[in-house]
This record gives sequence, structure tokens and C-alpha cells, in this order.
Amino acid sequence: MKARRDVFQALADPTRRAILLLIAAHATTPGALAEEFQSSRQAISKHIQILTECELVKQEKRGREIYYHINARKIDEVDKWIEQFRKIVDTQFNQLDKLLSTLKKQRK
Amino acid sequence: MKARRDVFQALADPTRRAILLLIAAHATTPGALAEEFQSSRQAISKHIQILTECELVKQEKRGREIYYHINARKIDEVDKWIEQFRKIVDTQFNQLDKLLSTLKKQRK
DNA sequence: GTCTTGCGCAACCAAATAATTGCATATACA
DNA sequence: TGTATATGCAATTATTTGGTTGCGCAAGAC
Repeated sequence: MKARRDVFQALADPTRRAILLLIAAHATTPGALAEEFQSSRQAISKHIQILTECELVKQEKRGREIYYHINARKIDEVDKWIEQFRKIVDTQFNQLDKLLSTLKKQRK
Repeated sequence: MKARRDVFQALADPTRRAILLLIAAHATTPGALAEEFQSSRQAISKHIQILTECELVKQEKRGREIYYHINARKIDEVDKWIEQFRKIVDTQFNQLDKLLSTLKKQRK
């Protein structure tokens, strides 16, 4: 567990998506979340760690418990990509060269 | 290469997102796509295969070439999830029980 | 104080993923 | 017909992922 930590990758796992919905509905602790899944507390904790690393959730330590909150703005990154994608599809974008140079920049 | 094949997982890989943008801009063949990346043709082909399996792109065989087209409707699945997520965040959704039973159904 | 609870951290493991390499096949072109 | 091109398929490999188990450490409960 180490490398690519972006929102897209975080959303790829169905358990993590479920966790996000639960936190969105009600700020919760790792233990409380784990009870909702068949996996262990540690497994859930790792998922939350990934969600925290890519800033989709933030922690609030309160006593010996940790409450997780949603950072909704991070989802905008996904929205932005989809919007860009849709725009290209819709306009049948023919400035291919422009797109290619954009992609090259992103790779660096 | 076998299991989970959904749109979220397909979008998790940055190369696949780039491929999608390229196809969106201009229907293309595997060979033409491979030239835009440093990876081999086979590597790109596998990515396209994944994108095809989850129906984000469709094939059109023409002679010995294969042209790929975008199936934009599949992206709606992501949109829908984000919309659901946003709705929960915005309303601070307190019918937690309802959400929990929804999640349980989805797991089956 | 002692005990229990709520966590994180590290080691470990099985399975999935991404990429390579080599080979097969079908179409175009000379 | 023979050769080059465009592609898929299968086997192999390194890395990443998702999960488990065991340990340790604070913060409340008694």
C-alpha cells in the first residue's frame, strides 16, 4: 500500500464508496463503520486511511475516538474530469493536437 | 485480469482516462493510440479491453483495423453516484437506517 | 490504581493488476 | 502469391491491493 493516491483510485473500491456515503450521512468513528461491514476494523481503517490521504475525508479527534467528516470539495476533481470528457464528446472536438499536448504535459 | 469490471475501476487508471479522452476526441485504432504513450501496443490494448468490457467504448471493425468509439452514457453511472453522494452531504441526510438498508441490498 | 475500549502500526499473505514477450491470424498491398 | 501491417491471445512477471493477525498505546470506566 503505497503509491497512486488520487480521488479516482479511491472511488474505485465499492467498500470505500459505501464508507463515503456512510460518513456523508453521519460523521462516524472507525469502529462504528466496521460494524456495518463484514470485514474487520483494521480493513475498514485502511480504507479510511486511503480516503484521508487523498483528502476525501478529514479527521476530528475527540477523546479516544476519531470522527470522520466529508470534504465534499474533493469530489469536484472527478466532476471536472467528467465535464471535460463530456465537452470533448459533445463537440466532437477536432483540435486533436491541442489535446495531445495537454496530455503530454499531464504525464510529466 | 478478471474480476471487478465497473466504470469506477476503469477510470481509476490515469492511462485509461487519457485513452478515453483521445477516443472521445477522435475515434481511433489501438495502434494509433499506442503511439501516443510510452507503453507497448499490447499494454494499451489491454486497457482498451477493460474499457470495452465495462462498455465505456465500443468497437467498430473496419478491414484489419478496429476503431473505438465512446459510449458516453456509461459515464452517467459515475455522475449518478456523485449526485447521490452530494445529495446526502447537502441535506445532512439523517435517515441513516434507510441508507444502511440500501447499502445492504447493493452488497448482495 | 486496574481494566476495558478505541485506535494505529507493522508484518504477513493471497489475489488482482499492469506490463512484457512471443506467437497466431486476418487483411491489405505489391 | 508473398510480404508487411494491424490486431488478438496466452504465458510470465513484478507490483499493488485488500485483507488478516498480533502488538502497543492512549483515554475513559471502574
